[in-house]
Parts: sequence; structure tokens; C-alpha cells
Amino acid sequence: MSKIRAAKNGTKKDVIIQKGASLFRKKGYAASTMRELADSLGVEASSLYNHIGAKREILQGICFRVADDFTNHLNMTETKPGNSIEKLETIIRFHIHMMLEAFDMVYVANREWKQLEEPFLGEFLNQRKAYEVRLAGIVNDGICSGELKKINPHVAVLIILSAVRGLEFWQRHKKSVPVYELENDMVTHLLKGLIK
Amino acid sequence: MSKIRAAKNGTKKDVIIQKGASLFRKKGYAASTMRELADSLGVEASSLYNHIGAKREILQGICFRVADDFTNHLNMTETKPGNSIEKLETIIRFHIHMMLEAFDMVYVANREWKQLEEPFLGEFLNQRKAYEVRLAGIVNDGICSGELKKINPHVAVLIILSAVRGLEFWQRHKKSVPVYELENDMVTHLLKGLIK
DNA sequence: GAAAAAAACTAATAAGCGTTAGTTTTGTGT
DNA sequence: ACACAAAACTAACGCTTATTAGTTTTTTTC
Repeated sequence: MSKIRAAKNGTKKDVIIQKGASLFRKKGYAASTMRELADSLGVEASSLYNHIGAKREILQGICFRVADDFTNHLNMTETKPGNSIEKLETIIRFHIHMMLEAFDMVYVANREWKQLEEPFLGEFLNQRKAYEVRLAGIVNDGICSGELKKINPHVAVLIILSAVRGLEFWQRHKKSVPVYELENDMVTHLLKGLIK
Repeated sequence: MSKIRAAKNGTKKDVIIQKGASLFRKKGYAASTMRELADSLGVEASSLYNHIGAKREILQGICFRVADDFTNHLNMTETKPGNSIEKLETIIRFHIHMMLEAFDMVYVANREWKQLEEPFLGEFLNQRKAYEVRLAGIVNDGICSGELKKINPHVAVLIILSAVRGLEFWQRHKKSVPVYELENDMVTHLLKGLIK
């Protein structure tokens, strides 16, 4: 009886990471125990060690899967044609989708990366920093070409990334506001502003 | 020899809470130990219990001190005269100041409130929810009076609160961008938008 | 259907945790 | 100088933690 079911196209380690993300989101990484995680999988804690080497591997799996997804998408966006505004809109919409579709993973990667140990912590921060710098580059292009207001590109990136990260809190209102409205309102507010 | 120095106008419990905020910000609440906290105060762990009843009291002290500060400021802002845009600007600037001046406390309150236990968890969430609703009210007033674009007030509040929360990441750039520029750029971006 | 591999189980370990008890030191007021 | 209170100390407790070892059960393979 294999209690830990491997989903199609996924190893059992993947299932553990997915359930781990769900648990870590609710309780935080440090406050979550291997026994709780095992319980949620219908298994004893020690059985998990047939699939993973240590608790910290679960967090590593979560953080780098998310980081890679964003980096890959940025790679694609940068090569495609389009002006700065179009690129920013594409990126904002991708962040919104990730936040809604891989909520647990993104949430945990955003809030628990501090618990990574070296060298993973450094690697993660490098990747994140590089992402922000490339985004600031797009904003800067837009300023130079006259598309965008002359505000500090790093500040603009900070605001955009923070705003989409704020969708962490959105789960509450999920039913009351349809996704397309949320998405369009966010793009409008972030690019065109709140004032009429 | 009283190792835990009480600052002027502050009890020793206050000093512990302040140092606790600093530690919890760096390592997270659950991953921080009483022995570490004691170390940073030049004291043995057991000595802390002459001033506080339990570890959880430190987190409670942090979270509610921050929550009360924001609630009080909103009370003041709502009674003062001014249109919606002016009120929103005041609130945004207050958030920025709190984030820069009481960084550890605000950071911990934002990220570790989940570790609160009942009834404090419920109380904290109620207070936070009420704050958001009142903010959405101000945005709604602005929409009705024609000052603001017709976007969902909850979405606008989400974006604004998330953006100022994002100053958590700002500490890195603190030197490279002066505070007044940061503040003005944020207000501009959030109210008038990024596009020229 | 037997042999091999995978993955579950039980049981135990060592380390670290928050906290308490009891005692000693330090600071304060007279 | 002495008494009292505040706050430090040492030592230990009971509990939980991640992880390991060894064994048994389940699944896969031929």
C-alpha cells in the first residue's frame, strides 16, 4: 500500500513538497513539524525520509521551484518584442496568475526563504536580486523612451512587486471579486494610477 | 548590576520587546530562542522571566503596539478635514515613516502575527480587518466624489498597503535613495500611476 | 509466484526547547 | 549599616523535535 501517491508526471518527493508548502503556509516553516506533515499524508514521520533527505530540502524545493518559474518567465518576456509598458503588463499578469494558481508555494517562498541555510540562502538572494535588477531595467527603458514617468526605477519595481505579493491577503476576497476584474484593476492602478 | 537597562520612559519589559523584535525580524519568531534573546541582552534566559511571563507575551507586545499605532493614526486622520486624496496621502506617508522608524516592530507584526494564539489572534485580525475596511471607505468616498478612478476599493487598499509593506525590502537601498525621494515617488506612483 | 526493490512501520536517540525552583547577588531607602 | 525588594544566577525538569536503525509490509519485475 503506497500511501504517498505520486501524481501523474510527479515523483513522491513532489507530493511531499506540495503538501509541505500547504502546511508551511498555514503554520510557518519553523513551527511546522515533520509529524504534522506526515499526518497530512497519512503516513508516519519516519517514512518521509525514504523520499527526502531532511526537512530543509522541502523548503529548498519550494523556494527554488518558485524562483526558477519567475526567472524563466522573465527570460521569455525579455526576448519577445514589445515596449516597456507591454512587458510590465505581461509580468504583472504573470505574477497575479502565479499567486492565484500556486498560492502555497509562492507564499512560502516569499515569507520563509530566511530559513534557508547557506549556500542556498545566498543563491536564492542572488537570483531574486538579479530578477529585480532586470525589472528595474525595463522600467528604466520606459523612462528613457518617454513612456513612463521619471520616478526611481527601483522604487517602481518595489511597488509593483509588493503589490502583487499582497495578493497573499487576497484569498479572503477571492469570491467577492472575479479574477479578471482584480487583474485589470491592479494593472490599471499600478500603471495609470488611482487619481482620475 | 542591572544588566537589562530600562531606557528613559520605558520598563525593562519594553527593552525585552524591542530586542525581541530585532531578533524575531532576523530569524523569525518560532526559530528564535529565549536563550538567544537573553544573550543579546547580556543575561541568562531564566532572568527574562522576572520581566515577562512567557515568550508569547513578547510577540503579543509587538503586534498590538503596532496595530494600536496605526489605528490611532487613522482615528486622527479621519476626524481632520481634507478630501480623500489628501487623507490617502497622509496615511501613505505615515506608513512609510513607521516602516522606516519602527522597522523591526512593523516587520514582525506583519509577518509573525500568525503565531499569536487565541484570543489574541482573533483580536489582531479584527483590528486589522477594521483598519482595511475604513481605508476602503476613504477610497470609496473619493470614487463617489469623482476624485478617484472607478476601481474596486478593496483592490486599491490591497495595493497601497502591500506597496508600503514592501518597504521591508527597502533597507538594502536605504543609502542610495533619500527618504524624501522615496516618499514622493511612492505617493506619485500609487496615486498618479507610472505612465506619463 | 518467487525475487528484488520500494516504502511503509516501530522504536529509540540525542539535542534543543520554554519554563520553573531555589539561591545568590545587586540596588534602594532609611 | 541594615533590611527589603528587584533581578540576576545555576540547575534542572518535562516535552518536543528531527532524524536514524532495524524490521516488516507492499509493490514491481520477470
